[in-house]
Amino acid sequence: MAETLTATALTLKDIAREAGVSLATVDRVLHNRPGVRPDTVRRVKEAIARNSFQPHVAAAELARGRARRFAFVMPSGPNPFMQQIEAYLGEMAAWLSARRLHVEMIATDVFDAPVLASSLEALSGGYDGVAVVALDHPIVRAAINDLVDAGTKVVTLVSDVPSSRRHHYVGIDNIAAGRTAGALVGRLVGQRSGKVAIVAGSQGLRDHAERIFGFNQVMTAEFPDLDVLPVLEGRDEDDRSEQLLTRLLGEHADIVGLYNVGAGTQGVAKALSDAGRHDVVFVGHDVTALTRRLLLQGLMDAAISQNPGHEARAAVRVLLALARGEPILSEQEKIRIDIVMRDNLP
Amino acid sequence: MAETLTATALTLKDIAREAGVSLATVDRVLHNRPGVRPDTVRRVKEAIARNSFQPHVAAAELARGRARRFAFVMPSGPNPFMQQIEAYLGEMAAWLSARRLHVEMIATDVFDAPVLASSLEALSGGYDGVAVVALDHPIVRAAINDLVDAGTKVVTLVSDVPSSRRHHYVGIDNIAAGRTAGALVGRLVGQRSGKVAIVAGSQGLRDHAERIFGFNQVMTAEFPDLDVLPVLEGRDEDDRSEQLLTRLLGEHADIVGLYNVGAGTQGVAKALSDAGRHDVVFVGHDVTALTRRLLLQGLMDAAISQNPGHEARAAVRVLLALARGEPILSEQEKIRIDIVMRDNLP
DNA sequence: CTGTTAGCGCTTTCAC
DNA sequence: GTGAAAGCGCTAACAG
Repeated sequence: MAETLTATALTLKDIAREAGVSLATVDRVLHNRPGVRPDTVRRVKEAIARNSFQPHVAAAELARGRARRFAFVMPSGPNPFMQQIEAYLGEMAAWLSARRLHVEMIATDVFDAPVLASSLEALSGGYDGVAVVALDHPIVRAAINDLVDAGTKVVTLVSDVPSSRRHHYVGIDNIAAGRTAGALVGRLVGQRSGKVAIVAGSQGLRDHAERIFGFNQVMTAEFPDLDVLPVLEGRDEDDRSEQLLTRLLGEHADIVGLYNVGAGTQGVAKALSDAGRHDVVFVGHDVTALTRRLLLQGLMDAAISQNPGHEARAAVRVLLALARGEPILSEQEKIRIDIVMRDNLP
Repeated sequence: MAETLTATALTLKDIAREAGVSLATVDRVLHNRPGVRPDTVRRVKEAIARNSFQPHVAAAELARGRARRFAFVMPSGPNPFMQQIEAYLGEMAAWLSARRLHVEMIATDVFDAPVLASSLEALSGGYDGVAVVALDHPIVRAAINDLVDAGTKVVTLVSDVPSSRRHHYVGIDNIAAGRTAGALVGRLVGQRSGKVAIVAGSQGLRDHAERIFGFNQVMTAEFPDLDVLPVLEGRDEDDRSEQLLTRLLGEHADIVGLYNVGAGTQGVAKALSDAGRHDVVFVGHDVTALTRRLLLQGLMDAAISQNPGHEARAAVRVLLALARGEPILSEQEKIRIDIVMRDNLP
């Protein structure tokens, strides 16, 4: 039993002949270019549909000649997660080069809306596509929309700006991520009852706020025996997170669970360790050199992860598909919420 | 700050000029074709390296003209996991077609070594690449090696034959998957002590045997309070799994955990449910319509999953890269062990 | 509004 | 051993 999943290969020329027009006209219709009589458009479209014709991407790519340029706008400053994304883009160098794709990294202060917005404005016209780790702010939204209007394909990366007209979001559903963290803390705490601490960067960041929301949802609904303490805002800094958590641990002897929403993991781990509270169920985000070590040590119990390699590659593939006018394999580009424990460390 | 990750685009002609040879010779060297003087080879290779030249895949693809044919050899009979793989291949139809790639599904009895081997032999010469869900058996190994010797690219899918000369394995590390299941059962059981049951298809299947091995490793080392019962062999059949498990549950009132290694999930769930043992921590494999429902109901606690969509696409991409002689993005093609709980259901 | 034509950068004969 | 030349199936510029 054998079943073929693809159609036989026709060419533009075949379609042209069948529709009784020239190559160029088929090309125009294929790309919704103006200057074709509606009736002709219809005839050509019918011929295309009738044969379920797919233009050969390789030929199209070759003929257009021009290389494509993409920009990745990423936070400046040391952030292991972002560094991983950059590293994975670097690993793709040969792949990109074989496709005549140029990717540039542009570092900016993504937490400062006006700065980010002007960085985006500066890109206008120069790129076929832009991936941006974006703060959700009106001025940023406007900058994104301007890019889109100028014909640039835009994807938001890791952090979304849903109110903008960006073409795609590459990242996880942060509410679901928070829910997952909540379920893990609750389940791993087991029969014990007590208090649960949350350390976040800032509740002003959309992704952090969403995670906390999801976490609380699950805690309230499913683990009524656990008492969630007010959120500590560590600004993703190690020292500050450590100090705040150390104080909290001192005040509450019955803390049994901890959710670290953002970065500052080093500080959180230190506070826990110095207080000798190895029994606390500790769930955080992202697999980095540090969290990997903490998981192996057993100090950290689980990391919720959004595979940075997948995000980097998905962003490139989506920008490429958008630029080519190809459909996006949405299932492929969807970023999953990975639960990483010691034994399934990637 | 902007940094370019790709080299500037040269062409074969540039290299030819620089090496003082013709286009054709550069092409020969590039593909290790015979009939070039060693010294010329060296000169050309140097020119290529010096410019870190990458041939344009689109041009190569176009020039070769011939479409590529891949075969997927999959188990016959109803297996939801395999059906999902097929479905995802179907979703890629447009993508495949735009690249002039032909994928055929070939159903066979992959559990019968001679049958599988002869199915593979029959493919020889007709395909550029073959993906096969393979039983690890000497006769199958020989068939795979024959294909490889005939110039066909071969990847094993889901279940590996490491002793063969297959070019790549697309699937998870099953020992690690078993370890992950063990850690989950152990951690979710919590403070309780008691017995743990294992239901497998057959210990003769390599993947099942490896998962059980990993599971026991973790149980022994980390959860000494849990007592693992002998493996029930349900042959991946619902009825048989149900009967065996029902009897076991009757015999042991103190079963607190259950690991379902393969299929037969329907039967396992029914046994558990009919016995009213909703408290048993139940961990199984793969996200299907059924396991999804069981997770949402709370009867099942976690599913270890190997994203079938990712496996299908990875197999195609790897075969394509092998056929083109491109390097494989190993990080991208690596299949992760996903832990799926209710809140991070994909 | 529509058609003709010259490439894009490779691969592949076929000569030499 | 090596080179010259004819395409592969599209795109884009130009001509009508």
